[in-house]
Amino acid sequence: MTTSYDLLKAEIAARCPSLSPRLRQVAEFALTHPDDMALETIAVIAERAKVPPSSLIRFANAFGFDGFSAMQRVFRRQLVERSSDYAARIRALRQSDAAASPASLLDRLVEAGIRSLDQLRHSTRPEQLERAAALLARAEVIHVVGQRRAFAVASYLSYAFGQLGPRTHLLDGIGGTTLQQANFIGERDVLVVISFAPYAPETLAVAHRAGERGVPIVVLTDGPLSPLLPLAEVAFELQDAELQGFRSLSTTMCLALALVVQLGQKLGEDGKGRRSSRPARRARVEARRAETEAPEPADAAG
Amino acid sequence: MTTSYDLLKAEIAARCPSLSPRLRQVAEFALTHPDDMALETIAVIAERAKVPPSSLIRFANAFGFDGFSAMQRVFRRQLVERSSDYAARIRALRQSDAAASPASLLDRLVEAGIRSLDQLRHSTRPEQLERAAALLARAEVIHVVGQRRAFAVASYLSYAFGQLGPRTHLLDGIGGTTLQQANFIGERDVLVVISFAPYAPETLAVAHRAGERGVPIVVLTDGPLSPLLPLAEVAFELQDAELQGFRSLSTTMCLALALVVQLGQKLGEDGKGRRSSRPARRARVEARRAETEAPEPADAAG
DNA sequence: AAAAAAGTGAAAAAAATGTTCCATTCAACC
DNA sequence: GGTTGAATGGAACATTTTTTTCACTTTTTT
Repeated sequence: MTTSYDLLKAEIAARCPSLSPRLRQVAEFALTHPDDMALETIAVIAERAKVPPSSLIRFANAFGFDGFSAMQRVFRRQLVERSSDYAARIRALRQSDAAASPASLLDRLVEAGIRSLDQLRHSTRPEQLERAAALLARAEVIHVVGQRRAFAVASYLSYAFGQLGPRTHLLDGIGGTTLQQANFIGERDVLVVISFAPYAPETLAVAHRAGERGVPIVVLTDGPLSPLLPLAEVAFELQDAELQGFRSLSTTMCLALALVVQLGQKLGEDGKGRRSSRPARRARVEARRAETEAPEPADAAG
Repeated sequence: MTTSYDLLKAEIAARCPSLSPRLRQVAEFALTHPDDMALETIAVIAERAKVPPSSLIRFANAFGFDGFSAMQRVFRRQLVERSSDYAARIRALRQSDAAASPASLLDRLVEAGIRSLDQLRHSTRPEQLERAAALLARAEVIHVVGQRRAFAVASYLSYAFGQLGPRTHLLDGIGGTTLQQANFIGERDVLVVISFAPYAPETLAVAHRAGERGVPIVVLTDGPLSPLLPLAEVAFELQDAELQGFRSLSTTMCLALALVVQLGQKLGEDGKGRRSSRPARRARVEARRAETEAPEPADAAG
């Protein structure tokens, strides 16, 4: 019988390809959500992994356990050991000269990233997200523009919006046709602009053209000096971690996800009443919400 | 009502002297065996603490919980969270704002992001970054491929690498020509692959083709099941924060920046002695370093 | 193409766990 | 010393959770 967590994990990974579809689904969930496996009940895990409860028992049996609980013990033990490891390490770290350890590059970046995230949280008000999501939810088409560094954010946003259902258009500037692409922006659309100093001229031009036509603009930019602020219906000011001239985007990505999730919720709410033009995708969003909203009360009670 | 573990712990300690003998016994056990309290059943805890099961329920009620299970949730949550160095920070984050407001969407995302970043730090070793940077520094051309969600990361990396100087090629798949683009990968080049489940087939195909030709591959992917791991010269396993089915990329972006900065340092070192083929860009990079290294301590102090 | 095997999901059955209740004990107070 | 009130332990009860079963579907084999 498999005893330690690491062995089990390795065996799951190894046998995963040869498992039946449902069991593989369980295997993937187990490897990616070990905390859930350790703490939740079969019913909850089954719901989160989107499998019937019986599959979890079958999974445990397939790996030589008497029942699910027996396997869960391995996960639980790991949880305890892991956290005592951390506790021990922190104690050791405190005792040794803290200054001596030459914080690695990644340490510094993580540290900076955390600080940026915290700042994001303080400088962004829920109403802003709410308003932006409301705008986006009403849009006929969502256009997204961003260049250079901001292009990464733009492409993520357009991908994620597309997943949610709304028609989405990424002004990617292929062939230098950004401004021509901007002509497709209708008056009932919304434009999302991402731009940081030094602001790409083409991005600014797109924003101006849209602004003149009265198209609502949601802006992700970097500080009170941004030329985009006056054009914005809703603006988010971001301060990304910087190291040696490069900015990380990790905060911006976090906000981007917040926008996406908020829009998803908005669409879910509004979609309940009337028929969506893309029922399949809407349904998927609502399924997701149902799935994540259920465990929340338990969470809040605790 | 007491919500967080630290508050609960403090209250137990404070009220301990005024409790009845049996309840005090429970209190002492709870403070000294939080792991048992988190994981065991009432029956087991009762036996270990040498009290009858009902005393445990009375204890929970005495501290304002609906039942023992409600209190146990606090212990369980702590078990998961304490394994993070940033546990304290996250807790502070929770308490700072009126606990009354039901943690906003952004709060939750920021918290999840912080936890992911912390995990990134623990699961990534400096040598990995070092090796990846060494590979990239030697590359004649750096090719970057990633699709869907990962495309955002790929475009950021190719942009940032390009800024540093090396010739960089983003396999963007315009016109569905990804595989043809892959043919340009030379044997002295390096391929950076970013892909998460469900792994885009084209990305995998590119990686395989490059692997067959012996091109070194740097992989950013998501866990032990990734089909990219066997192909990788260096692999980074990432666990991005997830909310309602969307992943944030903010951790991935942080690692991406780490790669970029590490490569920048590497190029700076190597470039000092011999004449670079692109003096202009090298100079720019070094200028940036000089410029940003001064204000950094201020940054670290805040 | 039919039969067998394996996989799957819902729901019933079994087990365990948590909770309540009440008789008993202990200690303080009249 | 008896009475009152809180505290206690254990057993009955209710609930949750796990496991098993079985009808059904899909896949593989003959």
